[in-house]
Amino acid sequence: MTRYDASEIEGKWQRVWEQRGTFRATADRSRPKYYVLEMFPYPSGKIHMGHVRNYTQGDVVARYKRARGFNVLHPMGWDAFGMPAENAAIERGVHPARWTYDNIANMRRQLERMGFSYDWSREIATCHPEYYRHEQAMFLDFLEADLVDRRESWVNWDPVDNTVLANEQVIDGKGWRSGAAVERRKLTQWFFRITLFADELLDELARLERWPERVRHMQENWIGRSEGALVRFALLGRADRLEVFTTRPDTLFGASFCAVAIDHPLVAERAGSDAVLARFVEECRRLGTTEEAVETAEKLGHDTGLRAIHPFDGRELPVYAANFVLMEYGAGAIFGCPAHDQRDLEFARKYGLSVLPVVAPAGVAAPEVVVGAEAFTGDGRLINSDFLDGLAVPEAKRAMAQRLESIGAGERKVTYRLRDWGVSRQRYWGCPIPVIHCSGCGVVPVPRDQLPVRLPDDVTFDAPGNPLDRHPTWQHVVCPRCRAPARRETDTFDTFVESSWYFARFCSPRASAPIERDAAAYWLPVDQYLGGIEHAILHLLYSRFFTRALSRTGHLGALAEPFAGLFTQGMVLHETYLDSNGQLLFPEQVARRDDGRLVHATTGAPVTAGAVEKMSKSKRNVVDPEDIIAAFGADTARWFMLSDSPPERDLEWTAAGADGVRRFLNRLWRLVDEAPAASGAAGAANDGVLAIRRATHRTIAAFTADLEGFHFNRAVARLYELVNTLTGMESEGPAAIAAYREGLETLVRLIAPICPHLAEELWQRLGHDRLLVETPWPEADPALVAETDVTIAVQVNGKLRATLTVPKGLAKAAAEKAALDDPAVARAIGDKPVRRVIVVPDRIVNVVV
RNA sequence: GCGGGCGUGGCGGAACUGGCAGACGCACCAGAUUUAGGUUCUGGCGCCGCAAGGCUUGGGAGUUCGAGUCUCCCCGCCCGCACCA
Repeated sequence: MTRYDASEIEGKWQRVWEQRGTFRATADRSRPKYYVLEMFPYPSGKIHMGHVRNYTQGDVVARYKRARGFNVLHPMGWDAFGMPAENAAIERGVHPARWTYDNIANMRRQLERMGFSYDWSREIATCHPEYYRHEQAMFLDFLEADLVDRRESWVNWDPVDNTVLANEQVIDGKGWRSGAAVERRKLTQWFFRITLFADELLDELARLERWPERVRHMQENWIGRSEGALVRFALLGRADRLEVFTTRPDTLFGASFCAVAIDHPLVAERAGSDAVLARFVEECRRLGTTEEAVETAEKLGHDTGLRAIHPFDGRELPVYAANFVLMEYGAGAIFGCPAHDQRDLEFARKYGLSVLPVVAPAGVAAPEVVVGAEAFTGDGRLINSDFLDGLAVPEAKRAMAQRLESIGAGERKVTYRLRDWGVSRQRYWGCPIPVIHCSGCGVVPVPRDQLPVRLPDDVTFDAPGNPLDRHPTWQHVVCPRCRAPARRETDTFDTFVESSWYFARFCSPRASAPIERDAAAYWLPVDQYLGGIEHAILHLLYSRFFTRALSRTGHLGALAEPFAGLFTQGMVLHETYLDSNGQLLFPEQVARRDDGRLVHATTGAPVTAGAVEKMSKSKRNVVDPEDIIAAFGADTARWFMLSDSPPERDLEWTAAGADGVRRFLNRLWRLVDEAPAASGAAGAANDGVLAIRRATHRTIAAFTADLEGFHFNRAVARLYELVNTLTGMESEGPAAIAAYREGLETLVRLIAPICPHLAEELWQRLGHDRLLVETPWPEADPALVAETDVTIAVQVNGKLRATLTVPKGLAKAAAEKAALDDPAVARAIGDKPVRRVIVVPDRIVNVVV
């Protein structure tokens, strides 16, 4: 008898795979490719259970597809630029590069111990000059292709990290990383012109069939396309005109005022001579745009004194500066139609402006239309609107847009919520933006033969702000064009730039070109991408933009989308623990007594279990994957991650569950260890043999279908079922032994993607010389999968009264007779006449009395 | 407010196109063998009931021979977006 020792066999097989280069991928046009990718980690120092779950799912897919004969690319790397490295430098005096590379080394070791089938020869770290030099080259190409813009604009400033943030990185008015309330500043910044692709990014979402609908909706909302019209109002006594955007040009005759954002140029102009207006603007700025402020704030306005002339009826409309109008959206100005917009209505009531209904709901005659507390935003017919009267809303929109265009007072216009992607960051640990500022020549790209622009190593972190700004020499260069003294750009890229193209670099990670077109053409798109929902907008949208920009600049061939399939996994949760003082405890500080009570592991004081929450340091409910591997082995951790909870849902890690998995893996070990030797005597195929073989082949079919459909928890359940079926069957005679061994071998082959080390070991112990990882996936025999008998339900008036086992395909009449002959059915029918019998072959008979 | 998702035993969850609700696992209970190593094996386990039987998928109505699944209303929870004109 032998024992299952995870640590021994896991190391053993990892070394074998490594020596054989089993997971090295090479492009091979004669074989179908499969590119499976998990979102690469930030090298924070240690992997966490969320990584373990994500990467286990990806590894199951990779190993399964490899067994199915695909040429699989499954790479791993490091999203290595970012603030934590600088914080480590500030707090501990360790250089960001040193900190990062040490973390990478440790995390790589941890991932290796999990037995993930990565092609480590393709490993990349985005902080390496051999990676970011290509990013700089791409940027220069984007610059030439007019995909980049440099302009002054209002930006989100994170006062803790001392840097600008993209709109996507501001969550509820706070920095996504620091949590600090974001301020508004006006700065000159580099932008990637993602809005050029707004329509395409939106339209192509519909074709991403293997993406979660949730993610597609989130991107759709983020891009926020709205169709409407620009209206230009003449301003009384002025030559310039006021441009407003509206999605309801049909309601123009109901306009009773115009309103502009407090940041609007007209306000700035008027505030110069109007102290009250200036004070009003100041107050609005102070209120800010945080969630609570927005929710509770009244609609406030201040008359600028300007008068807009209605383009059709010539009325003079007051122009207000208003706190609910956003400079960032549309034209930064609106016309207010109080009868048909709730905000405008509140505003009009407050300032005593007229309210004229111009849309009548269906069935209401024009004179009866009254506006109460609610604006009417539904469909209807136009009234009080001159040439629009009688038209339905959609027609009126079209008619008004046409009329505006014909008189030159406006035009159809589509606007987006999506903004251009501001990529300048005032930080050290990022990719330098490869341009030079010359007082004579302006912005000059760094010549390509001078790439990469390397980060200087000798920087200090003893003062706030960007260390590159303080560096004594780095930024002082000569202008490549006029040779005059010039200044290097000291901003670095948003770290989301690196992760926007790493999937393409993996196709040719050591190539001298940023992306080798042939390699990319073979491997891309990523067939299956796996990661967290938190990247639903940021990373996934940026990558979709980059793919288009790279196609346009010739780095990639025609490639519509980077990720053909996307899977977003749930989080890993754990119970929280509180001692009697209400202090949080770590799981390892808590012990469970025999009676089930929780106590402090050292003091024995009572402990209560709190909510089950996402693992986080602040909740102290974390378990370290390294401890889990040491205590249980990688295979147990991998199995646990896939069992019970569907992969897209949250999963609670429990010690009891891990124990349960270990017990099961031990049981598998024993089954193989104690399996009777194959006798060679092939005996008659009796019922027992057939039952084993059917169970085996049905498991192959069902398990395979479950893996294909990402139903890992169901797949795992099938394996338990097969084990339950096989248990004890080895004693059924020589013929059964052969079938039993077939069942065991199948089991071992099926578990291989989940717990590959144990599977490889058991496969060898079953007498195979060929590595399991090089053995094709088992095929189910259709003859054994097909059912011969089926169990059908018999209902009387919809209530189950009996089940019958009948030959598959039994004719309706025969099934009906069998059902009516059943004593339990007869009892339920009693002496009532049978009115009707519904027979669904192979499923059910329902007797209606 | 808008958009999306979800609600099934003590728990995680199964249930393909409407057709045996509760697969499988955890926890628990009973028994057996006993284990140096996190034992192993057998059986039970939605609720009520001694039983026959009845009830049961958040609540209510509807469609249907038949509803966890479809439709409508309500309740609760989660996620995303939000003065977006």
